[in-house]
Amino acid sequence: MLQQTTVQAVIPYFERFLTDYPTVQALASAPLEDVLQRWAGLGYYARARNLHACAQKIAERGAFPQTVEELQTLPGIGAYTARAVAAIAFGVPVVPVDGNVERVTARLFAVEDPIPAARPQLHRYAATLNDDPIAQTRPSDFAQALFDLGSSICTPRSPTCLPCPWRTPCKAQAQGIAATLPQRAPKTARPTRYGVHFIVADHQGQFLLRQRPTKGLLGGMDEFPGTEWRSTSWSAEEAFHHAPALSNWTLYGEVTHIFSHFTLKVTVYGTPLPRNRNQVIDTEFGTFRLLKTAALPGIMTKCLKLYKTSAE
DNA sequence: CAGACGTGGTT
DNA sequence: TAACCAAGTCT
Repeated sequence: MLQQTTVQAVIPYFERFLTDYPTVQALASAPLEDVLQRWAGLGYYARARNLHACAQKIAERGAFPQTVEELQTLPGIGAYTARAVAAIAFGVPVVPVDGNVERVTARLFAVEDPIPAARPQLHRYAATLNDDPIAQTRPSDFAQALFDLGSSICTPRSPTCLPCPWRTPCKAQAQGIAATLPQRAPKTARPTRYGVHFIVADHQGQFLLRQRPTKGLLGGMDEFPGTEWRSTSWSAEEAFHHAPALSNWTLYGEVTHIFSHFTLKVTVYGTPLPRNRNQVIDTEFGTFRLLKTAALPGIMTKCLKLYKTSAE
């Protein structure tokens, strides 16, 4: 859950997961739909699919692998997580390299080449931190201390170098360039895409929803039926060809959502009054379900909020 | 390697 | 506001 995600955002999700899935066997035997529902809103949904598959592998296997090499064969477990689990859970003397450790290392060794090109060098330097006697005798504490140093002292914008335990050996500090490191390669522009979605409720307060394909963007999550998301906007008439029922649409407005690699502008149409199910043209547009049982990604939650707010 | 892959908080 | 950043992984 913590991959590319802040602790604050994760905590409520983590607690619910541990309550609902107290053992790896419990997670392994749960339906993927239930897992995605509990992950809804956290983002990077491949993590949920991978975690579920990971739990099933471990349950089959009977126990957690404890070496970096074996851990890294599990779905969703890469170089970083394999080392973090090995060091923190099993006391293996390895250094997990996350964003924090990359930053600390870039400063400690004054690496001025930009990420990602400098990444191999940073990882080699990070591995040398393992020579520290604490790293050898207390791998878990050492890894955790590195994270905490990065998140509380060696921070991205304005590091507080004065109380830093590595102030003296830090080369970037000596050169007065700590705050400028690590350098990053310029990022590519974020294009805009457009889509139209249709919100339909029936007399029992159920909503017309469909599940997205299991792979790719928002894979396996639920959505209100609508158009594809493309680089050109949709005329109303064109969009209505993708609508789940005939006529009587109310325009609710537009919501903007920023994904990591594109900006999405969604036009929301809805039916202000409950609708008879037989007015829906075809089941390809989804089924009527309670929102409570849905796995709605952030963008669909925004559409729903616009619909509900306008209804008042 | 570059791009896909979400969302929320900070500057 | 736009940009940046967060305990990355996979293709």
